[in-house]
Amino acid sequence: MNSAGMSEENKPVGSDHSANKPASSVGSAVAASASADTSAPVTVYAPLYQQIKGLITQGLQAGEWRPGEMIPSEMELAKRYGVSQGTVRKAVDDLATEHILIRRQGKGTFVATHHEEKVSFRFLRLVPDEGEPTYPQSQFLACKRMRATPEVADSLALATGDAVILVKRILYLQERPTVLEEIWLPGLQFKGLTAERLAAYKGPMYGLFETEFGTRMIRASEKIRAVAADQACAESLKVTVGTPLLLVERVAFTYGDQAVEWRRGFYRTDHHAYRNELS
Amino acid sequence: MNSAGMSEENKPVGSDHSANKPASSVGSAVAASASADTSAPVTVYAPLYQQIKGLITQGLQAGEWRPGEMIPSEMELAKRYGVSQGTVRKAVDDLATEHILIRRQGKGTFVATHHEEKVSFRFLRLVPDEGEPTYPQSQFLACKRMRATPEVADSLALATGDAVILVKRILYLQERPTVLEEIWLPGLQFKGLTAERLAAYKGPMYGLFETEFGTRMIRASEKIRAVAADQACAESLKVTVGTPLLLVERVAFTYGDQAVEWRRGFYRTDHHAYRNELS
DNA sequence: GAGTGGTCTAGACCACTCC
DNA sequence: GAGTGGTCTAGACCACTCC
Repeated sequence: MNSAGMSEENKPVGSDHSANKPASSVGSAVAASASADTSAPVTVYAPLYQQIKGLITQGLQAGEWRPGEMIPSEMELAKRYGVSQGTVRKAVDDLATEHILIRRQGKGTFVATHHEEKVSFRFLRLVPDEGEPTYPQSQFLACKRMRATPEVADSLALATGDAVILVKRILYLQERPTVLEEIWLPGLQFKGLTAERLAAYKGPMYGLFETEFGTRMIRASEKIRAVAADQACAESLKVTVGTPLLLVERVAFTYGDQAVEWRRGFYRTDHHAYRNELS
Repeated sequence: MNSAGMSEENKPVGSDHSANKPASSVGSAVAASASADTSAPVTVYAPLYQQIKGLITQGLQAGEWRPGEMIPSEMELAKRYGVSQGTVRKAVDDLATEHILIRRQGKGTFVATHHEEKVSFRFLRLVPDEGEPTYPQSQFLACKRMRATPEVADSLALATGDAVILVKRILYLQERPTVLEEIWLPGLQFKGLTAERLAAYKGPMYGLFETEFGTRMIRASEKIRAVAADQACAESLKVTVGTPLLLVERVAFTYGDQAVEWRRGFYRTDHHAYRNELS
């Protein structure tokens, strides 16, 4: 690591509180995650470790360290950003808690990737009534270029009529058709996505997105309802019309809380259940 | 705090690694949370902060500090357990992440309680399609003493036929009957629970459990399915027979991962959705 | 002003991985 | 043995709360 190559702008601000730092007070202040409170504070304060967290996230976003790769050691990052190892540690701890980085003792700290079974199960919560969770098989029905409807545009922060891609697929679990999904993606970001590429890809779809489109899904928000199977659902999932299904709507986000996927899935729950841990 | 009153057994073990501690190596070793791995390790190692975490949890379990109360400051706990403030801090950080303790800057660290709106919404994930989440109103239909069926006994780690209490209620959200629930509790632990006490209690049921029965729910595991409303559900929830409903089954745990509640709820989702955050 | 948790530093040794 | 993250200590100052 060439710490001499780091510009002053890359260093955090406001770290001159105990007079034991060179304290390069250059660059713009980093905003703290502001709570939606009554009184808007005039001055914005962000702890050093949160600023470091932001700088590391910027590096990830910029592709400086790619999914699966090792990031520099804590000591190197400390040198680079001009802070102590403890401060870097706290920033990395946070990012590891958010599943953005993964620490491996004795090896180093790595950028999280969807090319890992554990991650898939975090984003697909179906567990079988009998036996261990298994990896799903995808059957792709369509991959079309479309125009964003108002609903899709709203979810993806696009304008109505913007280019989007619609993917339709069936997920098989334990040889049974279990999920019928429609997935909307921003057309610009996923230009070139085809049913052939989807079908040819071995591994989870989010793995393909991060490897071939540079978009890594960080978190998602789901809303679950119960609905009756219509004709299309019934045929795809091999159930009778009217069978109760879960309707799972998801918005998925990449770095910087940017929504980059909207999906709607119909789940059979006669041999699986959607599992959720509350705490 | 009278630190002289603490017995040696209350101090952690194995902290003589850097020769700067008095290191009272008395008492039994605390087991690390063992992963269900292939090779069973002969020696068990637990970091100091995890041992402190265990000691604090024991204090909570024993009722030394009750829900809503402040626990001793970090410095006092450090003195009591014979470790540094940093080690106490790491233990408390963990417990705060698990929502067992709550830190309030400038005030102190408090035992979490279900007498807080925020907590209720962590355990009831229904959000309205329009408007802000509202606090539910309970209508209690029954509170009966029963014998545990095999299914209930299995979930609560009881024997079939053991005394259990069955509570039936309807939850109203935004004036609408939205959830029909059956709740099974261990009879011994919840002796004296009646429909009258439930109805008279202002606040969440878990608040009553912790205040009047000394049982605090820490976490829960839910399994969600889609089912059709039967006659009883239809009448209670004012829907037609066959309407798709969420069936949410829950096992709730108190300190030490002890299962102390099993419930089964039927959710209408025509004006609400079950919300879940994935990461 | 006193007391609390929150942040930050510096430095030590431990456990684990890879050679 | 060298390098990594993991734990632990000691001590400083900051932000916040309550008096």
